[in-house]
Amino acid sequence: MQEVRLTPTSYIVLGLLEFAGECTPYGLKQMVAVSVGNFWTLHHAQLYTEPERLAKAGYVTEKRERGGRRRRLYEITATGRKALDDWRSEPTSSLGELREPALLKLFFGADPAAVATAQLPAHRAKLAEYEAIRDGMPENVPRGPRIALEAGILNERGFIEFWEELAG
Amino acid sequence: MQEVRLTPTSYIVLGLLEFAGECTPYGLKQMVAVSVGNFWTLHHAQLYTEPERLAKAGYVTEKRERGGRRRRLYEITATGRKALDDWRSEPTSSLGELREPALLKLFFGADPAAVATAQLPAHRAKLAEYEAIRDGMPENVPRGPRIALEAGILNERGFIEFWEELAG
DNA sequence: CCTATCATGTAATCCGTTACATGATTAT
DNA sequence: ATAATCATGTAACGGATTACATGATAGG
Repeated sequence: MQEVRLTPTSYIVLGLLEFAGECTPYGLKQMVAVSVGNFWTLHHAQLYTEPERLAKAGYVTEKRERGGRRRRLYEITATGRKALDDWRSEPTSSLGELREPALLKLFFGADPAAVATAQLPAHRAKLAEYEAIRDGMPENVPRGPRIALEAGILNERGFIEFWEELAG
Repeated sequence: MQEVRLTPTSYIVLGLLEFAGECTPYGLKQMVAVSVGNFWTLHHAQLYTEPERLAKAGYVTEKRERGGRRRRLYEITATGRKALDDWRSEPTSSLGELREPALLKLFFGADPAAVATAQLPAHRAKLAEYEAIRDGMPENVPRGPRIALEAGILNERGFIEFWEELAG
């Protein structure tokens, strides 16, 4: 049983496994794509390596299918649930970073109107995507994802306003 | 002369060297701290390794002081300027990601009011910091940093509104 | 039947982070 | 003097990204 550091990636995997029960890396990939991936993307390779890492430290168990593709199946353990709970119930005061590539260019002298013109359609598309997800969301989706989606929507609106100002 | 991939970190170093002329890694660190570091942080070690990487590919030159600490001095080359210009004049439509640790917790079921309560002071402090920078900004600061700062301020205001809603 | 795309996985690379270290300056 | 902090740098590690690869399924 090795020690591993738990990163945001770890908690995403744990959170999804808690929600889904037993799951393959590919299944995780599918889930990420339609959920948390909207504001925190992962590469599919991480969904193969991360569960393996977590298994080494006892946060998840690994089984393999008999016959066929012998796909790996992961499931969260009590230890994993505990870690997830601890993380979840420790409210963080740490802030993310803006880290917008477009802002970086602006910062170093790019033409604001040109950047704005390129950014606007992208942000509008993203906003439309979020709104579509929200409007098609089944009743049983829990509050967390709903709120996160709402944050995404507000964020996109903010950026759209900001770039509109600069587009001239 | 090796090939290296140019990352955002690379452009930050190039951009700062363009602005500052000859500079040591420590000097870069100082500049980052009061400028771009407000929305895109770097670890100080990167400011030692990144210029070295860039030197290998001819984007910057490296000299060493005679005597004393023999500190390294970097300077952007014509190749470096070209790369920076190309990057700057290619308006990107790619979007950053929210990647807020607090949102991630919310997504996976943390208590919204508790998270909001922890996030609010942090965002308010950050906003105050930004506003102080803006109000103390000398006249000669170029437009790019000004706009980026403005984006940061709007962003913080957005988050404050969002978390206030949830704090109850 | 052939081809394109989806499903599934491994391996190598590389950048970013963390840890370690030491000389210089300032404060007590 | 001594401690503390600033200035300056190197090295190791590990997670994220990229590249590579192959079997299954569906469409034409």
